[in-house]
Amino acid sequence: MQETFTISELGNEFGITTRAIRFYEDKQLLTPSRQGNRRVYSRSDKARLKLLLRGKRLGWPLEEIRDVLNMYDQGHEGEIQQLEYTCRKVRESREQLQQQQRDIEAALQDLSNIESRCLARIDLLTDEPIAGSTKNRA
Amino acid sequence: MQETFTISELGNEFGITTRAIRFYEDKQLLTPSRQGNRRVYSRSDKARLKLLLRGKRLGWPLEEIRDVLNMYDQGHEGEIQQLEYTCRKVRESREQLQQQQRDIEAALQDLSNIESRCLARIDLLTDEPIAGSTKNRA
DNA sequence: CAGTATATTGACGTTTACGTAAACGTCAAT
DNA sequence: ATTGACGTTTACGTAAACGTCAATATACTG
Repeated sequence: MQETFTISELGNEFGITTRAIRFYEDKQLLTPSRQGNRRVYSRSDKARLKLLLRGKRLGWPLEEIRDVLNMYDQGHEGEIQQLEYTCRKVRESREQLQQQQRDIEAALQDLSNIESRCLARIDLLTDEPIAGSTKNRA
Repeated sequence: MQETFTISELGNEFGITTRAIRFYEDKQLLTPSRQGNRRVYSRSDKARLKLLLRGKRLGWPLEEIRDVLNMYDQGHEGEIQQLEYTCRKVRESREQLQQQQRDIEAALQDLSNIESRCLARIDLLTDEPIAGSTKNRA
């Protein structure tokens, strides 16, 4: 397994552009090291990016994702104030996530209903397909 | 229960601005009727708005939400092509939602880990709070 | 050593999802 | 008659999240 990665390796692996990755760095979500002026990404950088993209799929703004990533980093050290702040953030995120879970449940339920009505209707229509062929079965 | 609603009633009820509601109309997600030039929202308009906001909480772009809303509308009528298109869209949406479910599960798991480490650390720190009081218990 | 591939920064453009301000209509209350 | 609350359209502004393009640097490759 690789120790370090280039920006385009990460881009390809995750299906995003290098421009996006640099943008995330600009916004303080990633801080790769350098060799000369080339960016070098460690496995932990890669893990961070993976978490970042998960946050994106959940529809979070980058600023919030950054906060969450910081929780991962300092989740076990620092002053009590920091720890309690992190705990608050954890609870906030959890409530958001649970709301999303409820929304997803409802949405999936709705989709099921739509789909079955759709399928039923298709079934009905494809069962008498030939034009003007009403009542010609049996 | 009310039959119709004004734009500000809906805005207040859902905690969004009237500007946003007009914007959604501009983008074809809502089509309230009019009395003169005032907008009048039916209960079905209100339901649509509710669904719209659910989509927003799930991080969907408005265009996608519009497609989903259309699925609700025509989920049971129309040409076979339309029906099959709707079915495809249903499956797409479902896969997205299920991906989000997995992401949420993972995120909640991570949050739990962070929180417990945080709490443990706080516990440790608050257990010997007085400065310079190491080893003065019992 | 020229060419190709990959990287960098910087400037500017684009899309989405509204906010904000201007200028006006309408209706009820004072 | 005016004030105030609410509504309307039109137009412009803006923040977020990148994409695009140009100019430049570095590295390998034949």
